[in-house]
Amino acid sequence: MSALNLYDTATREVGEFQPLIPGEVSIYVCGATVQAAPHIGHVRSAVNFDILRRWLIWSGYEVTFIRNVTDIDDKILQKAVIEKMQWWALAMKYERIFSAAYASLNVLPPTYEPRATGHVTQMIELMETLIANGAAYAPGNGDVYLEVRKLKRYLTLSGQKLDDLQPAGDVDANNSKKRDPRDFALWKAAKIGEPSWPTPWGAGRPGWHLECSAMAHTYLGEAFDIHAGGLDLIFPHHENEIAQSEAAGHKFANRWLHNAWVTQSGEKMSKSLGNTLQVDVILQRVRGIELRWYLGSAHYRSMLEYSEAALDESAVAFRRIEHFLNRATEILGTHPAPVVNDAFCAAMNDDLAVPAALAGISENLRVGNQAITDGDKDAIGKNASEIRGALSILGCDPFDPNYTLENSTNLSDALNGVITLALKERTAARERKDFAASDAIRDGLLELGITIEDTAQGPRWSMTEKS
RNA sequence: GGUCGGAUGGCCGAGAGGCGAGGCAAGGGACUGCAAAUCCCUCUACACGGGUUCAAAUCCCGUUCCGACCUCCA
Repeated sequence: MSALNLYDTATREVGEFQPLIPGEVSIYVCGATVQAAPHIGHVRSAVNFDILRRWLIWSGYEVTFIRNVTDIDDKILQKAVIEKMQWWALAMKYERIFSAAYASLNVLPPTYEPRATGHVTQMIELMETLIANGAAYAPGNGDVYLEVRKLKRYLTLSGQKLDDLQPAGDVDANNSKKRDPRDFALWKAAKIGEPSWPTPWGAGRPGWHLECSAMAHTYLGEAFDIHAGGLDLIFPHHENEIAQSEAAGHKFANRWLHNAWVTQSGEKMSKSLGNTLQVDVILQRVRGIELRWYLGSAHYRSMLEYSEAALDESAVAFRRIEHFLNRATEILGTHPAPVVNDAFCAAMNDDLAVPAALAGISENLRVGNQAITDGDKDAIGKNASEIRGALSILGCDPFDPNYTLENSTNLSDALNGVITLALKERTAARERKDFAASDAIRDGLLELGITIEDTAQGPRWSMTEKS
């Protein structure tokens, strides 16, 4: 088997993945700031790194997967005012919606999902270390800043130069206690009415970046294998995480992975552009497994241009695969056992080249369908197994119990259709006064526990307990 | 201004010096009571202008257009 090669944002090259500890992989993914419901861009990130995780697990690694929840920040406080809720109630509300979205897309739950507010102690410890090192300073106003000009290296991930950065817009140069306008806040002094935690430098709340360094350190140690997140996190978030952690003497992440956007008309989804597509809205159009198939089908570093047509086409393609697996199961009398073939393996090991892997699935599908025509059970089993193996790595195995509930929803849709069909026949029979036939339909349905009522708007059916 | 990415056939979407990934759509055919499903065949592309090379979608230089980040972001 070939070795896994992954892109590293830090080097901008694809290189062989070597875990720090043989057989084990530690991953930290920057999760959501829970201030609004997720759009499909958010869950694309989760799906992409879930595929990475499943691939590593299949490859035999013991994977520790940490994905944080940022449950305190400026926007959460703002939204709490707008929604007239406690900030912590608002954060919990949206955290649950995120969790539900992840679950509907069959994203494996993280090994641990730390919240920022639960790690203030670790953040204070980190700040104490940084101040003792001379890397950070507390100017006395309750803020704590990292002094970026003192860093041995900074902005290595994004490849920028400190002096080339545009000055921060939010800094009031006259009132700022920053030694340099580009210094960033590790900790923010509490304003009146805002939540705060006591620290040696005054009451306040975490700056955005500090939490991830503290939590990554807490759960993964001073050095870990992979740090992942969206492209927009490269700067400032990940740069600042590196700055803090390295200034504290940690090695931090060995490799950086960043996923690209879901775009509309070439532009990144964002609430300010009004072009966001919330997950629950999309899930009224396609099933979770189909949305996952769509989001996972593009390479994780490529922009995915959203359109309803593309989503629909993708869903149709997935149903075709699913249909083959169902027919194969009928013929074989059992679910095909998942098998990962060499082509899929080679594609995934090449920086998770899912699109290349899909070409292999297409081939399996074509050959598998031909095998059904030919009645060649061995070939049916082989191709069905290889397809199922690929789908299970992609998190789109239709026989995965995590999709069972959803499948039963589809069953009820199908049931509804069948009954509607029967009711049309019954109506037709009644119109030609063939009551023997119409009553036979009604009695037959009743025997199955389905009660028919004739109303002014037409027949209505409901399920009753079978006696 | 700085940094980074992109432009591939009607559409989606890979590839990164040499055998035209793959899918969808379209057209033709096989099968079929009709339809569906399935299979087979066909068509076709690398934004533009130079250059390097035996060979360029791929490397180099330049140009155009699109997008991302520059302290809120997946």
